[in-house]
Amino acid sequence: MLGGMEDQVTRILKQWAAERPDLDVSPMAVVGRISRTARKIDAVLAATFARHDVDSASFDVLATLRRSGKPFTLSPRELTESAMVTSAAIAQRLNRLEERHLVTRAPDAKDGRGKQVTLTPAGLDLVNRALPDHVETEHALLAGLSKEERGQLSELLAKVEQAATETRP
Amino acid sequence: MLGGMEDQVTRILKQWAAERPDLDVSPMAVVGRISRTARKIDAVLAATFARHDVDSASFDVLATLRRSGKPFTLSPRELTESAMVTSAAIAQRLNRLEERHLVTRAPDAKDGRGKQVTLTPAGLDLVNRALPDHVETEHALLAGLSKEERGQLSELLAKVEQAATETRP
DNA sequence: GCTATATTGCTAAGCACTTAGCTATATTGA
DNA sequence: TCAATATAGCTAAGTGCTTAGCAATATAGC
Repeated sequence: MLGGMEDQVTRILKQWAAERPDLDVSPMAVVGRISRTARKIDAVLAATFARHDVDSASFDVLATLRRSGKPFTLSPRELTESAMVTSAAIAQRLNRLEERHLVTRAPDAKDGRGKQVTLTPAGLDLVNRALPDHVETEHALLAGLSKEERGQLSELLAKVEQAATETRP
Repeated sequence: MLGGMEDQVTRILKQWAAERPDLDVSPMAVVGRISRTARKIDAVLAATFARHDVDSASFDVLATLRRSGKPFTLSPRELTESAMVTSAAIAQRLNRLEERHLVTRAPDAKDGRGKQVTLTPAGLDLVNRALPDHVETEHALLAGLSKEERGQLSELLAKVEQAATETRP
């Protein structure tokens, strides 16, 4: 434990050590920090998106369509699988995006149940303009980490993510 | 990049490389994985809490009171500062907890504006019973990481968290 | 071929958060 | 001293998610 920082996570651990010395609460240091870091990152990214008049959820949909390549079309099902939310949430996001004329919904000729969601020129323009700003924000967040450290961080998180996926009830 | 895994994050990076080769989107690998890991962890922890008839938000309040030590009393203000939510959210959490008789709200004798939130015996009992299960779940999430790796992960995340905190608009 | 089941996309209702703004009390400073 | 400002706690309204459940279409099994 280098750099004896007395931050929030450290303080919580000390409290538990005093109150429940029978429990090994050391995992809280890592798990708690993942959660806290993610929330702070969300706030920073949201500020960037706000400068481009979108929220994170809307940008997520627009970016998913954008990176799928021409003709920038995906089904609500595919968008649901990409985002980590329910199909109902995607339907509501699409309602908002359609209302703002950033995407269109058309019937799928090959599947009578399906729809085809496509970026409008305005939607494409928005995501193209916001993307460099967004990427720059993410660069700033990681500016303090070397290339090697970023790789380490990714791999360590991947292990935890896999454990979380397998622990599913 | 060891272990050429073809997971969600990797696929997204490949798509961007094809669509926007002018942008260095490599930070997405790390930032995206922090977010995804945090959400999956939340789901796993929520399942544990559900077995004890609480949600994560309620447990967070109960645990904060518990680890503050006897007499298990804090002000709404202190609870707000500990949780990463607004004071309005804490007020509503306390409404729910008070309704379930897991905490009490009393006036603060030393500050006419303040309140004193205290664990009831039922609240203390609940958190004492849920805590070992919760800690065990967190251990399981980190089972794949050595002690050294956990330390590394914490430190790397702390750097990102600090960058996020300083990037506040 | 036709019935049973699965899939797709959606709306409705409920929930926990947010922002905005209120009241009551405490603190500051002219 | 006492007016101006700050702080504590709260409610109300709005937002974006969830679960539940719908109709329409596709697929599987007999």
